[in-house]
Amino acid sequence: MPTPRLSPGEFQKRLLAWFDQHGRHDLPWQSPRTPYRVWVSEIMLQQTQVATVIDYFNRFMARFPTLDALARAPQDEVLHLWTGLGYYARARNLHKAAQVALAEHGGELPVESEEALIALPGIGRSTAGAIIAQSTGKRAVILDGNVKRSLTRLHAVPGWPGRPAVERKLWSLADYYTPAKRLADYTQAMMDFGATLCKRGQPACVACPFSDVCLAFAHGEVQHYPESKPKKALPTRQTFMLLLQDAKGRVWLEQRPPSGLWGGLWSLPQFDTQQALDDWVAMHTVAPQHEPARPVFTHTFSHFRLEISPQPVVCTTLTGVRENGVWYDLNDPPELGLAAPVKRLLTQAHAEARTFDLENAPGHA
DNA sequence: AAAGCGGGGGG
DNA sequence: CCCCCAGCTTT
Repeated sequence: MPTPRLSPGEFQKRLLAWFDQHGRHDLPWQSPRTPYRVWVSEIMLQQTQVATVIDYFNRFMARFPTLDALARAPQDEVLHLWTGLGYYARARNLHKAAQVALAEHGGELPVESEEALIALPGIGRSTAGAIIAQSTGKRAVILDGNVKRSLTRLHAVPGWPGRPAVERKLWSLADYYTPAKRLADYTQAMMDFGATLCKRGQPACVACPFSDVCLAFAHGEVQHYPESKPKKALPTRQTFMLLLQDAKGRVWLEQRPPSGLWGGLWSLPQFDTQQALDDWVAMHTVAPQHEPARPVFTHTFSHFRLEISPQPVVCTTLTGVRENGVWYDLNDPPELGLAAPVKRLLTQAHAEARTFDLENAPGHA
């Protein structure tokens, strides 16, 4: 346990005073505050902000007013009501958990047992704590992203909260400050405090009831907490892109498979090696002429770097009909979705073609 | 364009 | 213990 900044009693007193004045007291799941309604709200609130959740929650409750109704509904309907919220595994887990509760817990959420709650799909330690505290008022601890942020600042806890050692420390702090009474209010207060005052971007430290004891604030380093996830070096992959142009200067594009990287977008034919590209050209084109390779350039994705080697080739036509492709006219471009680096290459090719035309135009010096 | 987000799952 | 993933929002 790091040095306490405040006694639990003093912390709770200040937090609840702030909550009474500035917290959220009229959220749809706060009345009536049943285990089922609190549960659904907590699942929706994972990775999603309150303002977004409210409408989804109300629609969901109108269609599935009880755990029983949810358990007996077809999964398609559950997913339909989740459309737009994202992270659809949450909806599948929620649905599955409702069926488990119906079969194994008499149609009720097992809110008397944190362990039983955590055993349900989609409910981890923090969500279980939130459900218990909010729906039963019994003592339970939460540690969501808001609470993590507030506590790392208050105690200037170093390290990325995703690391187990840091997370253990934060759980112990969260437990230390948690009261035995007014659990629903306290839990909501912790979440509201992080969401509306101790925000990630511009925390309102001037209005904060803990600014006199906050270590990060004292050091003028509020924005340094919590530390961010260490970013790892991105792996690099290579690809060879065939920039195939016909006699009219049109470029051959092929549509990507519907899912995965650049799913459904149009791209130049791609190959893992120069040899594979050459083989394809030899096999599928008529009178190909390789031009000097263009400079290699890099496109960065969230999880890897792609080194692209563009190989221009001019041919008279393709052999055989290729159904997943089009000849893309640079001067009259069809409205296709293009992968970003492909768009860049096509723009270059177009600019060069125009330069060529100008230089060779009649009357040009 | 990048970071953040709770839980699940695999190595 | 580590890493990755899902999808949308905020920065």
